[in-house]
Amino acid sequence: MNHWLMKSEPAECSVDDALAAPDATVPWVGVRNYQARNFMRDAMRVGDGVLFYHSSCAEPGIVGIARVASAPYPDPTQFDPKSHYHDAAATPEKPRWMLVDVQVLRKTRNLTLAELRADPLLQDLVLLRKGSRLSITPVEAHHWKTILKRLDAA
DNA sequence: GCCAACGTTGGC
DNA sequence: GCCAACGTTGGC
Repeated sequence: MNHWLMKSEPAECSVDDALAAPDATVPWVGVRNYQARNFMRDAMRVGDGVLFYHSSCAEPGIVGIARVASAPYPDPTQFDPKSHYHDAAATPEKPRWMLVDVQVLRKTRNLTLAELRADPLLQDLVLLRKGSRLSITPVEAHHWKTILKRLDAA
């Protein structure tokens, strides 16, 4: 099983928004970066662990534990001319953007970006790499373990 | 609002 | 295929 960290802007879809959805499950719409798309399309499997991360907000950090809840399928927003995520080059026959559903398993305290950075065991977490902007990053097993421990210890 | 660090686009 | 210009991300 693989592990992932997935960023969401709380103004768009917070962990509370996701929890309020049916089955606490939301389609991860709006990813428009090929590397992040490829993770969802090619590497994720149902049941993979996901760290739900809030970005572009006052206190960025990990705010929930989730799981990959579907196989990849086309992001419907790419076909919607009214959507902010519309992509004129995409057609249902030739979709460009794929996503998975993400199911929140539990909300956690906010394990902040500052705390992550300060943790000696998390120095090489992909999220923390210099210049890293990817909205979806892989999380190594030992990082996952450390983060779960930190989340429980508060 | 700033800006570093990337990613994408398009002319050549 | 190069690379300059431009756009985006996202913390601060």
